[in-house]
Amino acid sequence: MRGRPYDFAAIEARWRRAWDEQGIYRTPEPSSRPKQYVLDFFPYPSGAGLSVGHARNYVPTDVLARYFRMRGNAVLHPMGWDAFGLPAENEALLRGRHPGETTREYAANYRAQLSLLGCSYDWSREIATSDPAFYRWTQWGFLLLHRQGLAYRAAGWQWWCPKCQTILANEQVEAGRCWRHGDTPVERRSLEQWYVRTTAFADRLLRDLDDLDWPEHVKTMQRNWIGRAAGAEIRFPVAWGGGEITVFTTRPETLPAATFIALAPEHPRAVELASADRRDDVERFVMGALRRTEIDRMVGAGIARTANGGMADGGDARGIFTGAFAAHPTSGDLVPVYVADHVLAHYRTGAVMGVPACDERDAAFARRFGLPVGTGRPIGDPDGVLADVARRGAGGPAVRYRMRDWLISRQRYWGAPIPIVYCERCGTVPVPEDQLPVRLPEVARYEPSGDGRSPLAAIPEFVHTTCPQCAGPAERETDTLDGFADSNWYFLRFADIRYDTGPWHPEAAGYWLPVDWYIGGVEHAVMHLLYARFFTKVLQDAGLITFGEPFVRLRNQGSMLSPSDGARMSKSRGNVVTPDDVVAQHGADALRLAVMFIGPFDQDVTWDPDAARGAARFVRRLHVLIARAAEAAARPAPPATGEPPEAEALRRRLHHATKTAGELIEGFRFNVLVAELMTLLNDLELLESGRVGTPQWREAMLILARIIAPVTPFLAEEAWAMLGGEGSVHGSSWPKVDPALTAEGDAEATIVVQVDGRMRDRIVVAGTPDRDALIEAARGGERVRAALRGREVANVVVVPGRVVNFVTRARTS
RNA sequence: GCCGGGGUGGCGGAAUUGGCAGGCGCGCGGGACUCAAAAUCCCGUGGGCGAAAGCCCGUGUGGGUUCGACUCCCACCCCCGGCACCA
Repeated sequence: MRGRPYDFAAIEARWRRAWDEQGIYRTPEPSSRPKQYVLDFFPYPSGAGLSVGHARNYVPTDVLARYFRMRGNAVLHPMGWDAFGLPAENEALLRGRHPGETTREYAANYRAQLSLLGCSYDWSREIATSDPAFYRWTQWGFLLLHRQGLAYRAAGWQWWCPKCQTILANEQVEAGRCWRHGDTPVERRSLEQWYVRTTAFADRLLRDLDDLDWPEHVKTMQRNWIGRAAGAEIRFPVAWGGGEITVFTTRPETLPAATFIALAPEHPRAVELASADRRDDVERFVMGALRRTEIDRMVGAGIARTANGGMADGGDARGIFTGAFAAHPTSGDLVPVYVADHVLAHYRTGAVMGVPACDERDAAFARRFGLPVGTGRPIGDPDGVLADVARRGAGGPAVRYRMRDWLISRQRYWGAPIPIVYCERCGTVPVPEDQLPVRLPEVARYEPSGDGRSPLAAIPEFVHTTCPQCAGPAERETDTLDGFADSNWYFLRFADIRYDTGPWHPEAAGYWLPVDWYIGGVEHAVMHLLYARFFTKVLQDAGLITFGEPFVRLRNQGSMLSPSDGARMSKSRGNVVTPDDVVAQHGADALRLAVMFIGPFDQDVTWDPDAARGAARFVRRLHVLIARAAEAAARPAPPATGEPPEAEALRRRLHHATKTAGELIEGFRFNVLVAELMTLLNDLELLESGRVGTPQWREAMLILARIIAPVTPFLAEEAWAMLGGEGSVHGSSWPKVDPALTAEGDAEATIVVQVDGRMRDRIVVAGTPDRDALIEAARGGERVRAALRGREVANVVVVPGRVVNFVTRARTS
C-alpha cells in the first residue's frame, strides 16, 4: 500500500474528543477488585503553564495508570491544584490580579495541557485547595490538631522575609536567605505564632521510614532532618546565684574535662546570671547577637561556611563572660559561665559544656578567652560517667532531635483562615466544626501589610465576631494556614471529593488509601512529605484511619534542563520548551516517548529537540506497519494460507515483549521500556514478510496495539480501530503472558564458546543438549579449533543455555 | 568532614545481576529516491593493526577473587545530590 503520512494532529484530536465524551477514565466505584492509587504531587498552577519538564512527571504516571487499568486493577488517578500559598499569591500579586481569579484561569490551562498530553486523569475528581468546600476540611484538620494538644501558640523569634512580608518556617530559610528570594537575607522578629507539635512524633517519623519503598536519598534527607541524637543532660549548679544550668551533650564521657559553660544569647538566664558589674555588657552583647542571623553568627565563629564557601578563621568567635560560675557536678570545681554566639537556643537546652581538650570549637573559644584547656586524656567511659552523674542526681540520658515544631501560621491573605477566635472572657476558642468553613473574605487589597499582620486584620467585618462559647464580643485570628496544611491531607479527599459530612468518605478512603504510587520532584523530599506523614499518624492515633503511612511507594523524577543554558526550565530564565509546541510539531505520542526515552526516570536530563524527532519517526514506522496489516486483513482473500513460517517465533517475540514491558513499567524504567518497544518494532518488521494478511499477523498487531497503549495512547487507539478491535484499546486487557513462551532453553538458544574466557565463537543449539554433546558442538568451530591449537584442555566450564568455556594450558609434552 | 548516588563510544544511555560490552536512539559517514533540498528508506559507525579473514586493546585509576568481572572485594581519583554550631 501507499501509506498516507500519519496525520497525528487530526487523529490525536479525534481520540481526545472521543475519550472525553465517553468518559473512559472515570474512576470505578470501590469493589472487591484490587486497587491502585496512582498520584502525582499536585502542582500549584502557575501562569507559566507546563513545560516539557512537567511531562517527565505526568506522562510516566499516566503510563502506569493506563497499564494498571489494562491489568484489571481499579485505578484512582486524579489531579488537583495546590492553589493556596505563597507561590500562587506571589504570582497573582505580580500581575495585580486576585489570586482566586488567576488560579482558576491557570488551572484551566493546566487541565487543557494535560489533556493535550493524553493524560488519563479523572477530571470529575479535580480539587483546588482554595475551594471553601476543600479548605473547610483543612480547617477541620487544624482543629483536630488543636483538640489533640498538637497545635499551640507561642511567642518567639521568627524569620521574616522582607520581600514576602511574612514569617517563614525554619525550613523555608536556606543559608540565611529566603527560599523564594535567594538574594534576600532574612531578618528576625518576635511574634506570637501558631505551631504544630511535629516533634512529638519525631521518633515514629524516623522509625517508620525503614519500611517505606522510597528512594534511599529521600529517606536519608528525612533522617537528617529529624536528626536524632542520643546523649545526656547534665545539670551544673550555679554558684551563689542559685538554680542550675542544664547542658546537653552527646559525649558525656568528656564531662571530666569540661572547663566552662556556654549559654546561647537567647538563654532565659543569660542576662539574669550576669554579675552586677558585667550586666550591661552582657545585655549589650545579647542584644547584638539577637539581631544577627544564625548563619552570620556561625560564620563569625568560624563554624559555618560563608556565602562564597570560604571558612572564616574563627578569630572573631564572639562570647562574653557573665561573671557567674557553676559547679562541675562531679569534681565540684567552679567553671566560668559564658554567653556565646555559636550556641543555639532551640537546640535542646541552649547551653553546652565546653570541653576544649576534645572539641575543636571549644578549644578555639578557650584560646580566645584564655580559658584552661584541661588535662590531656579526660575520656572516661560514657556509662561510668553517666552512672556517677546519676548517683549525684545531676542528670541522665536524654535523646534530642534536630527537628523543630512546625510553624503553621502565615501573615498572608491567600490561605485558609485559622479557625480560632479570641474572646476576652473565654480566651482562645476554636471555631465549632459546624461553623466551618471560616471563609476567606473578599478584599480589595490583599497585599501583606508589612507590619507583621495579615491583610485580614484590616477587615473589621472579618475580625469582629462573637465568641462561640459565651456569645460575647470576640476577635478572629487573622493569620492563615501554611500551604502545607492543605497538601497534608489532600490525597484523602480524592477518594470522594463530593462527600460533605466529613473530610473524606470513610468507605471510599478505606478502599483507595493509602497511595500506592506517589510521584513528584525531590524538592518536596522533606517538608511536604514529612508533614503529610505526621498528619497521617495523627489521624491514625485519633482512630480515623487505619494506616500510619500515606505513601507506600515514592518515586522522584529528575528535572528537565534546558538545552539553551543547561539550567532548569523556568519562565524567568526564558528557557522553557512548552509541550504545546512539541505536540504541534510532532504529536503527543512522540512527546510522551521522547520525555521517557531521553534518560532514566529519576535522572536530570537535558531536553533534546532531536529526541522528539526520533520519537516521531518511531510513531510513523509503527503506524505504517499496522496500517499495512490492517489493509491486508481487510482484503477479501488473504494472500497466504495455512500456518505461516515459524508461527512459534512470532508468538514468542510478543509474549516476551509483553512480559518485559510490564516489568519495566512497574520498575519505572521507562527509558528502557521505549527502547524495548523500538526493538520490538525492528523485529516485527523482519518477521513481517510472508505473514501479512494472515489471521496470526492481525492477531499479533492487536497485541502490539495493546502493548503500546499505555505509552502511545493515541496511536494505539487508532491502530485498534484500524484493525477492527472491539471498543477502546484502553478498555481492553493487557495481553496474557504464557510462561512457557517466555522461558529460556526449550527452544533454540545461542551458546557462547570461550577459550580461556575469551569469546571465540557462538553456536546455536536446539532444546537442552547434554554436556558432552554441547562440548562436541562447541569444539567444532574453526575459530575455536584455531585457538585450541597447540594447547591442552585442562577443564571445560559449561553453563547450560549460556556458555562453554575451554580452560587450557600449554601442552607439556 | 559525614551520608546517599554515580563514572561505559562523538552524545543520551543498555547489559536477564558473574557469562557475547556498547542493545535502542541521537549524531555522523556512505548510498537510493529527487532538477535540487527536506522528508523517507538501505548500509556503516568504540580504538588500533590488516585488502580480507582475523588479531590485539577497551567500561575512572591501581591491585585482588574467578574458568570468566561493567558487575564482587581492597585502596585511590573525580562528578552529582543531601547534611554540616547540633555540643
